[in-house]
Amino acid sequence: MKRSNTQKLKDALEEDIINGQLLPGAKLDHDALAAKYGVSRTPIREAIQQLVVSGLVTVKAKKGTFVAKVGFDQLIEMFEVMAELEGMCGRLAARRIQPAELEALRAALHRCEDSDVMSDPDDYYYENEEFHNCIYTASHNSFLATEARQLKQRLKPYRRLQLQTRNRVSTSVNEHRRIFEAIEKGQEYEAEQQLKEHVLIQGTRFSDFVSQVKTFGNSSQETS
Amino acid sequence: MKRSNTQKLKDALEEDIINGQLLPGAKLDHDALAAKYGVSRTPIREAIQQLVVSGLVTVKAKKGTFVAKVGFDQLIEMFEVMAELEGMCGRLAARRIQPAELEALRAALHRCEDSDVMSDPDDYYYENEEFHNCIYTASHNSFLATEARQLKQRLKPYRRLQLQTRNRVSTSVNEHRRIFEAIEKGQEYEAEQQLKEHVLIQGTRFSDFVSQVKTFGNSSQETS
DNA sequence: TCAAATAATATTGACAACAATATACAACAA
DNA sequence: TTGTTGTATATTGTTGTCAATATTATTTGA
Repeated sequence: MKRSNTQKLKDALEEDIINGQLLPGAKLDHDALAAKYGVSRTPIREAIQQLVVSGLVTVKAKKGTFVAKVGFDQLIEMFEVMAELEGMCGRLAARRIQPAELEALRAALHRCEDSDVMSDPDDYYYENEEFHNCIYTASHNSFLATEARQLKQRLKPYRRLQLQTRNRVSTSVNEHRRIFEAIEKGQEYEAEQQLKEHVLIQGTRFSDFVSQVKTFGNSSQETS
Repeated sequence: MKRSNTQKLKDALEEDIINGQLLPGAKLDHDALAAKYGVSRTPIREAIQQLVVSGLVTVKAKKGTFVAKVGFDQLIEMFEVMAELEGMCGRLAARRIQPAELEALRAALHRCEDSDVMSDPDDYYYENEEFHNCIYTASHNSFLATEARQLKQRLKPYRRLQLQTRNRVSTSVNEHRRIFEAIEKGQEYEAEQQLKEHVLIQGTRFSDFVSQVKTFGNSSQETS
């Protein structure tokens, strides 16, 4: 399958935004990008338009297009919704999970625990994602899974700001353990609540951090 | 504020899809649309690309672009998520609603009741939307409200298939009354559950209907 | 010095034309 | 009939160019 320049551009920019290569507020200059990637303005333009629809990029009319910088309040709102979606995944997973899926989830949990022992936050970050992905799958609602993943991506540029202390990781693993047990036992309500809290704690810790960094909401960053 | 052709096209197509002028599966021919709206292919192309991102349109490579025809299973999944989002709105509204908002909700409820008396389904449809919009606002989570509205739009092309019996309308109003009371009394859990059910009942009735119409999933419709 | 008017510039939108690719169709052969 | 090959066609992607509009910079006049 051959993908168009527009699609490749879109993916590349999305990556850069999610991974923090392009910080919120950074300007996306059409001509500069066209030069960088060796294409004309059209595919750039189209890629950016699509990113606008999905919410990762915003345009200020006649001022330029910028990596979306979501305000503090909206960030809280987004975490609130994220928690709800994750909770729903947990509830459905507790009801619908299949034996093989349960084993996959157990394995993912163990990998989280291992990376905890080694105190490698980056590794944990990946395993953590896998754990949650297992729950998405087990919810047997692929539309929900897609929506959840999409929202998580939109939040990622800001989760980099979270402080990943050793303590937080071990706490997180404990939460995972409780979530797993609830799903294993088919306790829908418990699984939902645990997952909601799990996400909201992240959100709270995050917002505590952000509210300390006063410069955040106002700083205007340019392209590196 | 001046809107571009691309934006106008996008809105126009969106409207046509949501209101059933363009049925799921209908082909969107670039050249035909360009001729119809008297513009070149570029704005058409860009408008369509954006609709693809938001899920209303799909492209089959080298076969053409079509109004998205979501399968029966995915439709169920979407209703499941819709119910969750509406339930969340209700829960938050019960906690956060302001006096003025409560009065607006009460007024919307009364308008639903009135349109029930007159047995005018079309009118009820509109007032029903207003009622739910009031709840969205009262949730004080504008991100959630946007997501809910967006998903509702994606479902709209299929809700046309629902049978709007007089009976259903009066039942619906009763549900609205219970929802309103729960929100008024600040009963978060009750409001959430009532709203979830309210949506799921629609979804169930709908799926009952769809599963009878065998031809639905397979029929390939062309542009009118 | 300040403010209004004007010029220069950047952003954005749109078009026509060209190019590449995959599909559908038809002619042909087995 | 069935299958294969080649040709025509439709779809899709990309480019260079032009045009419209708003912002920024500069000049001008008081």
